[in-house]
Amino acid sequence: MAKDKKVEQITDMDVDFTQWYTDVCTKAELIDYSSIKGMFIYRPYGYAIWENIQSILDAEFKKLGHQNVYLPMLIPESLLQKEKDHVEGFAPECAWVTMGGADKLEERCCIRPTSETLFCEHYKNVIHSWRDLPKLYNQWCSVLRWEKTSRPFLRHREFLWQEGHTMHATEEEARAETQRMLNVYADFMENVLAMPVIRGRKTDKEKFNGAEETYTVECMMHDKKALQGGTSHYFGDGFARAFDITYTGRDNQLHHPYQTSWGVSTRMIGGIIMTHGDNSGLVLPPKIAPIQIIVVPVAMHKEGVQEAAGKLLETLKNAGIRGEIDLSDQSMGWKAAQYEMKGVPVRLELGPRDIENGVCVAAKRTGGEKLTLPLENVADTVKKVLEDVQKEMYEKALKNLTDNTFDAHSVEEVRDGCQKGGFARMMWCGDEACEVKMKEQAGVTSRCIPFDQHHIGDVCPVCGKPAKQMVIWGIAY
RNA sequence: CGGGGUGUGGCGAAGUUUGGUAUCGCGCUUGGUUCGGGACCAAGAGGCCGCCGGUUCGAAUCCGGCCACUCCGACCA
Repeated sequence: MAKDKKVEQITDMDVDFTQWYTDVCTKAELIDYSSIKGMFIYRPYGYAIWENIQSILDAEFKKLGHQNVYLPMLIPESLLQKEKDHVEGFAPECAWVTMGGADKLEERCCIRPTSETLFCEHYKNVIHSWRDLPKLYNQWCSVLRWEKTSRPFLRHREFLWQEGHTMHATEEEARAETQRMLNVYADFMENVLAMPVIRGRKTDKEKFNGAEETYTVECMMHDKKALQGGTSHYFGDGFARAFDITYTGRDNQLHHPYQTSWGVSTRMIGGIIMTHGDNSGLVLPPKIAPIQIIVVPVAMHKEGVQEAAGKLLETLKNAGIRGEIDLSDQSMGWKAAQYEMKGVPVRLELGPRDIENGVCVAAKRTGGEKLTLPLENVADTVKKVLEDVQKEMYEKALKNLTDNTFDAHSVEEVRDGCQKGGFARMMWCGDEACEVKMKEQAGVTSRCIPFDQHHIGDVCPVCGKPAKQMVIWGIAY
């Protein structure tokens, strides 16, 4: 065997998780670096994952009545500044366009870091009557935030996302929309991405600039750090007032509508990698894997092998399975390693021996014994195997989350537990000063105030005052 | 933006201390032998050593500046 396998190998995740992550992103051919810091090239295999995420989520949104729109990429400075908290949050990381051709612009424009202001400007024009509500818009686009440092998928200066922006006649309806979309995200992450989530509300310190409430789904990565999977914001009528959006109600009075926004980004791909990946590389949930099965013919030169393998692939494709075949003259071992690196959920091997026996051999990316599958009804069997892989991935991730979430009754307990890796549940008085102290003394941030509350104590361990709620603490990406 | 690390064919590295015109592995190309877990043989192609300037007869190597990537912090989806 080749002695020098280092070139193809990735860093051991238990030795250096961040290096492992970068290795997977590049070696699984998801991403490439561009000449601009923080701006990445999505390679076909990486972009295909995003396309699959898009198509599933987009269908979900539309099922609920949302419509896609596209708004400009540039925001005039005066427009961005209309909502005070909002501009304070985003101005520091805006990129500005100041020239048009050879001429200096009268007013500089920022490249959208998010589109609340643009949506508001538009909504002011199209919302006049209670009959115009609700407005349920969504936009798929890229946004720009001039981050200081960047990492593939997790922190780009330009990243792809969707941003939903909705307007409602009543507070109740807007609040319900915020919850509804949070649940869409949570269900998507759990059922499609096989990533268990904690649903909850952000503290005031952590919430979105300009929002009244920010909701989140938090995930635990393999290294036991936290990643926010998606957010959903309730804005009240704050933006509507700042942008002077009004409608005439059934009562013939002017009202401000109530607003929400919600989004997920390509950062989720980073989450998939860090949740499911292992030392052989990427592991993709079958539901979003660009290649669900790879057919690897064994001893291809032998009579009938290629034909049989091609036929097997056709059968699977006709059954709606995303499959490919590798007819290259690479060795069996090379192919096995290659598709493991790329996280293909199931590898199907077909050689002369199998053909003779009317079977093929399946290797699940999640491990275990290789399975011998009869070629008869093979598509149904393979679908079942894919479902098993999907389920195994979820269960493994769920075990990681539950095994590493613990109750804490003191700052020290949180510090020691979280530094070792994990989420801490701790009671909190609701005072931001205590939250700041947690960061200083335990090195953690509040991930969320989970909907699923437990009473694990009466007082806030930081200040000793009566506790209001339980908070999840952790170290986040 | 603060602290560290690294820039040498596509990738990973050696060479830098002690200046003398670039070496190795992988990959790539062509032909052949192989083929049930990272195959083998043979012949090839490919580099103004991150960029700019300085010292020198001569710079990958010494000096100055800049840039990029990366890790750890602060900030964020």
